[in-house]
Amino acid sequence: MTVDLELAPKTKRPAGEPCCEPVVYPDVEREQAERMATIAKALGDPIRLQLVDVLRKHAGKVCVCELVPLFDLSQPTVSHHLKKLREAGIVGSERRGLWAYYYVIPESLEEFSAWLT
Amino acid sequence: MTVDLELAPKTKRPAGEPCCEPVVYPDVEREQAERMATIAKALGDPIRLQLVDVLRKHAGKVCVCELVPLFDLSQPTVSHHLKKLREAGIVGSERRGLWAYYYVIPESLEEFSAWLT
DNA sequence: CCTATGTATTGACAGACGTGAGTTCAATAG
DNA sequence: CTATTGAACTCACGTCTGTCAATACATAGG
Repeated sequence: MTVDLELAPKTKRPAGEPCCEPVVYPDVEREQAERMATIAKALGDPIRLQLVDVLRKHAGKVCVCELVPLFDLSQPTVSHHLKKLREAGIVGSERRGLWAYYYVIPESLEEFSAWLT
Repeated sequence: MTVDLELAPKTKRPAGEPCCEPVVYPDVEREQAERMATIAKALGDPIRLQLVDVLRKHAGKVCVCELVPLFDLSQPTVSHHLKKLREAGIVGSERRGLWAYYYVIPESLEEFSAWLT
């Protein structure tokens, strides 16, 4: 048995009182947090949030050519935002002839929505 | 009455059929979309989402010194994330002596949560 | 006063983001 | 085949983001 090291800091808590209740944190959260943050990040742009809003209001599928004029943006930029939403799993797309139709995948928002409530 | 201009594009819709129902979009959405996108953007990082999660689970206020060890990040980085959450209006802070305590402002999430549901 | 401790800020950096101009790709009409 | 049209991709740009090291700030104890 050795003596206690004298070099150890004398007082980490000035008055000996803890600053607050200890917070323990189950590691299980990590993966879920990353999934939900992906959703939140995709919704973290006003244009994309409005795109999702329009798509949700029209339960059916909406053509890109109808989406572009709603925003004061170039068609490539709107396409870019739609791609982001697709990569986040929030929307899906379908091609019919020349036109591409987008729609919201409702289940993609469920987990995040439930956590937020 | 004049004759129709010959220079006008002959067919905008190849088969004369519209690509989809017209989508009209009330301008009222803009401001709300920006507010909600601000919230979503702040939640669009796994660390910040976990911070909010921890703060919400502990209904009371939590000291920064308890938050830092939960994440494999430097103290300044955690402080930076907390600042982002504060700027988005999601959390508030209070100083007691040396320590700073953070807490979630529940109302801040209401509008976004309601829209998402 | 001086020292120690908890928190916030600054500076720097690589990487990601939002945007438009220009281009390419895919599919239809002729 | 060619021409046209809707959508996606590429490149470039300035801006913003997440991170840490170092520093500054604020409060408490001696």
